[in-house]
Amino acid sequence: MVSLFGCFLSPPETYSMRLSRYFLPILRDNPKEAEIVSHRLMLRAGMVRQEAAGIYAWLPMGLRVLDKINRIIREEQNRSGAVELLMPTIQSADLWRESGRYEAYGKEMLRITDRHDREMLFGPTNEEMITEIFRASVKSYKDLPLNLYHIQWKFRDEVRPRFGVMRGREFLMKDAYSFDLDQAGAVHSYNRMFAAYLRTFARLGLTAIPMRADTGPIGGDLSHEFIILASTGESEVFADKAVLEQTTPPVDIDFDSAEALDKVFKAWTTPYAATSEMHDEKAFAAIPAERQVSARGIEVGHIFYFGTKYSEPMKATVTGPDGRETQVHMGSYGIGSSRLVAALIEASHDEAGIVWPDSVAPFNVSLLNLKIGDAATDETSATLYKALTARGLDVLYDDRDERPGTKFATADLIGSPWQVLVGPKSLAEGKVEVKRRKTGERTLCSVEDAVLMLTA
RNA sequence: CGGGGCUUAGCGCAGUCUGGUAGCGCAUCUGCUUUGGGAGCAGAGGGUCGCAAGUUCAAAUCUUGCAGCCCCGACCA
Repeated sequence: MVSLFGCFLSPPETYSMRLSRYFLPILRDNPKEAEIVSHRLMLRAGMVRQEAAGIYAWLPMGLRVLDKINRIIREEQNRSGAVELLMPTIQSADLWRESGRYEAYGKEMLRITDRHDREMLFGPTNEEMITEIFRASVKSYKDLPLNLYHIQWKFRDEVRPRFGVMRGREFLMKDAYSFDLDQAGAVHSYNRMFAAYLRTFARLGLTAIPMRADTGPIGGDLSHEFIILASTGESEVFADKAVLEQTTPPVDIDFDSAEALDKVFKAWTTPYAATSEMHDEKAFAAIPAERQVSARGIEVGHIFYFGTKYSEPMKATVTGPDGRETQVHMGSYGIGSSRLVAALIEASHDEAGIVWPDSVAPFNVSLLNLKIGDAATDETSATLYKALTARGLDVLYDDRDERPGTKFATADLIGSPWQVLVGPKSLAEGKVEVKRRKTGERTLCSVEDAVLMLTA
């Protein structure tokens, strides 16, 4: 019975590591190709390695962050009622001919031929494929609304990839697709994602501003970009400070209540907010000067309602309550999860390195044994490593035979939210030191208090 | 897609103009001394100089071609 229970109730998952056994190729100097701070820090902290222009290998430290971001995205997508699946990266050209986008998409699409000379492509997005999956199985209005999403690698053959994973050619994206019987239903679905996105970015420790956006080549009627503020951002943004003061939808918001979601949508979209393409000088000038925010931002999410743009040419219909075939109304919703890794660093770093928010830090705690081989520091470090790990924290134990200065520099660079310093000096008084990365604040305390402090 | 630049050891660079046995710092390895903010000394290993062709007794260096990468501008999760 014990082993049977073990199958269902595994202990809290933690991924603590000893640094001496980990793969963390840190660079001391800045690689010359890296211009912006997130790119520099990602390379220096051993998170990624470039393999070709705009194409990166994710090393263990980078992958951890990517996974933690995806976990939060999943939780919020699921909470809102979306259902996860996984579509392939390679698609058939025929599918794209149905929507007319095979010719329209241009050189951004990576086109491939297989051994039988069949035309294939590496998917830059999945509207066609999800529409094909939908129409094959969903026949009745009773199965609506439906929102399907996946987190999958995309490829867009950008003319000029740059800024590391911020603007890569290969990138990881969460894309969701909603299906509704009519426009009213589709707007409800749109607002579900709108609220889910606000919650997602807030949990990532980011302030994201939804901005009315141009619907662009995807086409359609209603679209918002979610932009986080960062001085290195590619987009110029103008906003009423009021939008920064809105509250995030609570965890128990009723996603089935169109009214509740509409309230959220109105609250967040009533204050002025626009990127330069949609900017209205007059409307912005009408805002009291002290409330005008003019800044730069990074686009981390984009949502669209586009009606029957794909369901019409691709014949995605359901039988409605009146017995008639009706084209479904669709929307698509993207979050660039690999871009978010860089965006988070842009939004949170200092001279010494990255400052991760608690929710996505690759490790919660960097545990520094300042004198390897010293019986007291070795034993205390081992005790802390076990105790913190047992309480569900991801601990990176720096057990390398290095000098203290090296360990401090490493810990600051990789940006764990907490550092625990175990050295002979403080240990002589029975104390260890707990340092908060973000503030630099240090507390000298007992081992027991350190554990309490970190698990509070 | 226009304009500019780069390619020499894991990272950062010198050497190229004026051809003559490939060097520096950091990193790595060994030993000793060190140990609370990227240590010191001594020693060691590591490079088909982006690729190809040419000129030459001799090419990292000169010539030609190709490739990869980066930056600045117009487009995008």
